[in-house]
Amino acid sequence: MRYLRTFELIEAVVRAGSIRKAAEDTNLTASALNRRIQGFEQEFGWPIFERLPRGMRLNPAGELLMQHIRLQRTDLARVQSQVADLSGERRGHVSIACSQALLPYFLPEQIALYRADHPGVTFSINVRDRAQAERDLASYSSDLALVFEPVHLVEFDVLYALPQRVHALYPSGSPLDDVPALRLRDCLNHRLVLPTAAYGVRNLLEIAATSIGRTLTPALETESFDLIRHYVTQENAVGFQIPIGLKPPEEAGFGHRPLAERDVRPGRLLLGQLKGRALPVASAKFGQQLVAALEALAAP
Amino acid sequence: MRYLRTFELIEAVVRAGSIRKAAEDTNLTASALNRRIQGFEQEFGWPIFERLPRGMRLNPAGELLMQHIRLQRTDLARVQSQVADLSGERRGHVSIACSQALLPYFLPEQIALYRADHPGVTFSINVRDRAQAERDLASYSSDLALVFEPVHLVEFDVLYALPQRVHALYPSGSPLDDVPALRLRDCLNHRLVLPTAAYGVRNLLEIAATSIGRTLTPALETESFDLIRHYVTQENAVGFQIPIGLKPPEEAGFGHRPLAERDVRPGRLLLGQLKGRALPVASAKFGQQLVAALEALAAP
DNA sequence: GCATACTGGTGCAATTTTTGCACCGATTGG
DNA sequence: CCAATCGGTGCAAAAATTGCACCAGTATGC
Repeated sequence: MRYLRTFELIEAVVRAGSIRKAAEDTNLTASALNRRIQGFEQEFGWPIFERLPRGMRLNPAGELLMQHIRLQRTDLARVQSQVADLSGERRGHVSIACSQALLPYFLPEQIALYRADHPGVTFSINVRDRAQAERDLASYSSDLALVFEPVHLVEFDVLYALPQRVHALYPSGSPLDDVPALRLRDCLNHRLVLPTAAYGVRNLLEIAATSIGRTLTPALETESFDLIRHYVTQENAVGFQIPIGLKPPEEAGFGHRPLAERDVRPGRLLLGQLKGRALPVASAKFGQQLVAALEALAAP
Repeated sequence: MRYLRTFELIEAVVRAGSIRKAAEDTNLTASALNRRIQGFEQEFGWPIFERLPRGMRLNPAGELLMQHIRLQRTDLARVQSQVADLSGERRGHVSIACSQALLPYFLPEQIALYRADHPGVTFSINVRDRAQAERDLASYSSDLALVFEPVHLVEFDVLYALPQRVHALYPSGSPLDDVPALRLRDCLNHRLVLPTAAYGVRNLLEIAATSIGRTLTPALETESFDLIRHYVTQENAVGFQIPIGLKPPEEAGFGHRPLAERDVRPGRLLLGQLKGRALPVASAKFGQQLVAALEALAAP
């Protein structure tokens, strides 16, 4: 969009940190770019950059303007998506911020299902922990967030909440399979493979451990759920994950079962969007599909 | 703002209904304007106007775009207002949609009070009935609405609600002043001066009359609250209004007192804004002042 | 049936805006 | 002290926008 060119250039300067670098990125001369910035500031009424000896940085007014620019761009995308929709075209782009647990099975299945009907719709998946996911929504970097146990919940509009019990993962044939109900204390005697503190599963486990007067001392702490899954069979350890990221034990190649609810309270897997935001058609429809899929999981 | 020029031109065409008329309004040639519209449509990807033998009219895509244009413009105004605020300047413009009852005393006082502190802030007051006021908010024509008994309340964010009993107005010395509690039936024997059905007072009276098996047969029906006020003394009639638009009886030049609550339920005077909208600084601050003033009225 | 007054659209030249080039002054780091 | 940055500016070339003259189509009035 031609009339958005000035905004693009401003963003380029913000990214590059100096007019000269931004000029290279945008295939312009520094002088031309300089004058566009100056021209805009004059129209706008206030400077939006601080001129430092090293380059340019947004001043507070510029920060406010950047919010406007981002809103403006996403709202235009929404309009174009709605227009495409009313002329029968089903194009668009859906960006999702999600927890790792959704990556192996749930999201690939859902995306494939959606794209079977709407091949013109493209997706981007941003793996984020629960705090980052919300920031992603707020900065319009993602349309939807599907996260386990988010932290703030301000500015977050919950579309669906699916309870998820924390599952323990262990090698096939482990004695943990035999006890009638899996208690947290049964697990704590084993070597532990835990996600880092940024993750909801770890948070729920910490709360549970504290309430029975124990502390968690992991043998391996990692941000990779994949690593957790694979490591438990290597060292006869116990890992923890939520079931939406797991196949049934008979297919998974390792055993897993939920921890007793009286020990570890179930967490909530939340599908949400930025409060008050009108989503592009494709994102809104995909969100509806996800709600239906999560409902089916809740009451099978 | 130069980069908004295309949007201004589109709006001009929408208003004028044809390129040639819009060209005159915008001091451009029809050909230049024509090509800008065509150029935008090409960039946008779809036509936004229907070409009729009589001129141009927005198509559905154009309607969607107009929403975006309006949002974009008001959001820019918000940013500029916030920027002005952080550089210490207290400029801005506040537009209010309100019922007639606020015109004689309440709003003039409040505006004068605000402008005493912030002379750089200007106001526009749009007198609207309760349905129109909400449409005004939705189309970003007004920042705030102060209305009696609004109808829909979707998209309406209530900032404050002040209960208002319906008052009966009558000439000084009327026997209505003497009864211990003013009942609706006492009034119905007099000649009635009523606002039209668009107004909340009329609505409350209709409900009350129906519930005691009576109907309202006004001698004079008008949209002008001013006329109601002045007419009651002319023909010894009874009118109805809410107290926020009235001076105390001793100053008003006519008598008035509230109707019994068991006959006519009190209505609500609502101060509100469009749900989810971030108001310009001046509007937000004036809104806060109004809330404080209404609170003072509620608990004197 | 035909002139008239509208409408949007287009080729081409004039005009305005934007851009690139060659610089300047200032600051920083080796 | 010099080289490498940075933002900013005068001036001419390049590009976009605009105005003028005109076309084709369609209602309207006589």
